[in-house]
Amino acid sequence: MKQTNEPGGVIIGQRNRLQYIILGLLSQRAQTGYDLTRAFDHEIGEFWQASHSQIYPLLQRLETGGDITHEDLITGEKLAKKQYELTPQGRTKLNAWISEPSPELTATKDDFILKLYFIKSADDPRLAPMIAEQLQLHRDQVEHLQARRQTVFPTDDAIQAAYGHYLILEHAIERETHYVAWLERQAATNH
Amino acid sequence: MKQTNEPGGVIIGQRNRLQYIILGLLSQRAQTGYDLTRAFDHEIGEFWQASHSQIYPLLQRLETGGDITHEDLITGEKLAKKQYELTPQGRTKLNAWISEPSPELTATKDDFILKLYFIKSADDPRLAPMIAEQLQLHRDQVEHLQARRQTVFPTDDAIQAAYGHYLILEHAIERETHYVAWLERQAATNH
DNA sequence: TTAAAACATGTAAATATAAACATGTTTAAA
DNA sequence: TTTAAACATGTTTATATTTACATGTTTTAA
Repeated sequence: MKQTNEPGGVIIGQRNRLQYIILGLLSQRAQTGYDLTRAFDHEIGEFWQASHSQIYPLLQRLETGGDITHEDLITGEKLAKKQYELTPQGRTKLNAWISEPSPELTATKDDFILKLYFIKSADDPRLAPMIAEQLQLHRDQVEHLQARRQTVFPTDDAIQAAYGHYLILEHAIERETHYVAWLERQAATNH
Repeated sequence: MKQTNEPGGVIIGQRNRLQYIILGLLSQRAQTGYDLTRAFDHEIGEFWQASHSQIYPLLQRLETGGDITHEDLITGEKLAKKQYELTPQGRTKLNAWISEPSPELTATKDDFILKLYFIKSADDPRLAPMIAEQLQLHRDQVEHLQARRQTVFPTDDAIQAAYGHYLILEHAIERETHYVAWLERQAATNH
């Protein structure tokens, strides 16, 4: 497995992290493929995205591999659902993954950053509008994340019940706030 | 093209950004596939990664599409090189991409963050070692980035000649520095 | 002088991800 | 009551990315 491990080395390739996200989501409660798909629009969508066309086949693979099992449920007259849950093996696999080191930095793949790389001069007329656009984008993101903190973690109990989630939300708010501050400084520099 | 554009929506899919990186690198000077491959180990490797098996076919596609052309060079007796350069069409395409809005936030896909999501309790014994590991990783990264700033941008002239690159290096240093500060605070909280 | 490292360019296979195709049921609101 | 939105589960196709396979030359250091 080729990896860049020198400082500054960054890894991009995925070694099927989605399977662990699914195991992790199922560890919280039994869910259908549809439920999992929606989770990527809410919660986890802040950090990862996947569509149902990736999720349904993966659920089949995980079940074949013995990490999850399903129970057939019927809603109304005949709407079939498959509710998946972790097997002990799946739970062990999830915990092994969490406990395993995460020694790789992630490449950011930010379009704006990439474009900026090819802006050679501080006088480039494209620079100011690019910064202004990102400023809007990241200010909106800060607001969005703060609103989420309010709704998802209104009480101290809510924080204690999903502490890791709380931490990454806090982290994301700080990261975005600093991003905005940096953009503001650049906007000021480029008058 | 499906995109999540609500605030907090994040995009993961790539619409062949690598082609623009190649165009951008070639806009600086004519280069071979090998040169471009190495560029991902140095410069641009901080932000994107690609291996030669992705680069060589893409160079062929870009040439077929009329964005680049190549000249055959011989080193020594018979070592054949293809030195690629932008066509006016390729340059136009690059500039169009840079000028185009970048309205999407990028998902971070950080393993540590992902694992943190599944840590439910502040008392989870895995939390402290996870934070300690990341602290090491990001402290090293800060050092690495600062060293790069020293070597790549020793003078004000160097900064003026590659201003965008300088900006993103500054940005990366700030981001990593704040990341370290955040991790330190979490480490302190979890005594 | 010889061997290793760096230079140089490809292809093939496997997997990951995204977008589109495909079908049907249930619920809630108009 | 009818229709749109949400629920529910798949497959297919295209593209992106990684890893491995494959081959040969030139330079540098031992």
